[in-house]
Amino acid sequence: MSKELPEWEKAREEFVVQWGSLGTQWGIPRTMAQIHALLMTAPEPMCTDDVMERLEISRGNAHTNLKDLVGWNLVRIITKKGDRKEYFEAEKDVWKIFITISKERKRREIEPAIHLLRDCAARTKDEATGPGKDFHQQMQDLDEFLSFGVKVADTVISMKHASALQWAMRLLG
Amino acid sequence: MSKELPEWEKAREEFVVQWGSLGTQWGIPRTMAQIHALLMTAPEPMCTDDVMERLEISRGNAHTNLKDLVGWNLVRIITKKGDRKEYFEAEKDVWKIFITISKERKRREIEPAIHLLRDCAARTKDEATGPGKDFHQQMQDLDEFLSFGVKVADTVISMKHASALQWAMRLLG
DNA sequence: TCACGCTTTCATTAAAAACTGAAAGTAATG
DNA sequence: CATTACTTTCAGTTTTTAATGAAAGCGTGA
Repeated sequence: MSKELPEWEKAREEFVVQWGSLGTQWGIPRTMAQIHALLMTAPEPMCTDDVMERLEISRGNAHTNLKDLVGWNLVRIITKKGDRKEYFEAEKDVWKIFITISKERKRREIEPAIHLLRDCAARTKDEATGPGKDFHQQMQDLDEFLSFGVKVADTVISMKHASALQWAMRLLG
Repeated sequence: MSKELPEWEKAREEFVVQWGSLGTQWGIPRTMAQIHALLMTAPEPMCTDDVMERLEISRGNAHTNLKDLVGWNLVRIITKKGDRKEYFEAEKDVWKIFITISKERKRREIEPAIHLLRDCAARTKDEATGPGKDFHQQMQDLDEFLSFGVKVADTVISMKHASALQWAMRLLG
């Protein structure tokens, strides 16, 4: 067996494993979620071999998922002088993580949907009656809702944490 | 080949197929997303055989996904008197769909995460210095953020569409 | 009670996604 | 320019997830 870990490292272990399972429920590859959890709780940037060893995964897997996380802007590459290795460091600020994920999801998931809805609405804009008109209306309703959501998201995304908080408190209060 | 469809039905076909692919990106089974798209644009409630035929899928598949959608409260079962079949009807009101999905995601995805974070924070509450303390702090930050998000979501969920709109307009204005 | 019409389950198969490991690529260094 | 220290790719494999279709279940009414 491996050597005894300090108490916080045991909790971290648990966090990494469980965050991985939560990830899959959420449509995120297990390994990617685990690496993210690992890096979010890393005192220092980690290199590919650190991650491989810690999670007991292959080089290819570690590499691909690290780069995907970089692609999501959730992780950045750090280089140390006199060292050819790349080190990886996760964004730890919760508000920044939120902003980043919101932006990416908007781009990857919402915008293509809006595209589709507009296309379907355009193709049926001359439908004047009955089911054809209802279909057109449904496409438009969905489009309007998502587009409005994007506007709200853009506003929130451009806010500093403090002002967003203040604004949200007003909503709750 | 099948008979000629009216123009709006062709657009609907496109919508169903594409919504299915979008669904997979989102972590939702293709068939489930397709059925949802089909029902959201159905002039009348549909029975299992209607869905099977339209999407060319097996009975088991149609059945399971219809029931899953019912489980998500996105679809309800309609019975007609003098007819033993179950018919399925999707919620079409965009705001209601949004509320429903928010509630379910909160329950299935956010709350388990909060649980995990609290557990990990509790296990390290005595860490006074260094990495252990940082870990504890990170767990708490994540917890606080998600918990706050839940509070905001609960507030929005309890709003009527009109008041939510009004409130959002104030944010944007 | 049995036959019918529909719903549900589930063992099997198919498809998709994730992971491995080894080989190829790249660039800094002596 | 050759070695070294890494990074990147990818064909093949494993694992996971989704779909099939046939059989079992269930309730109604003849």
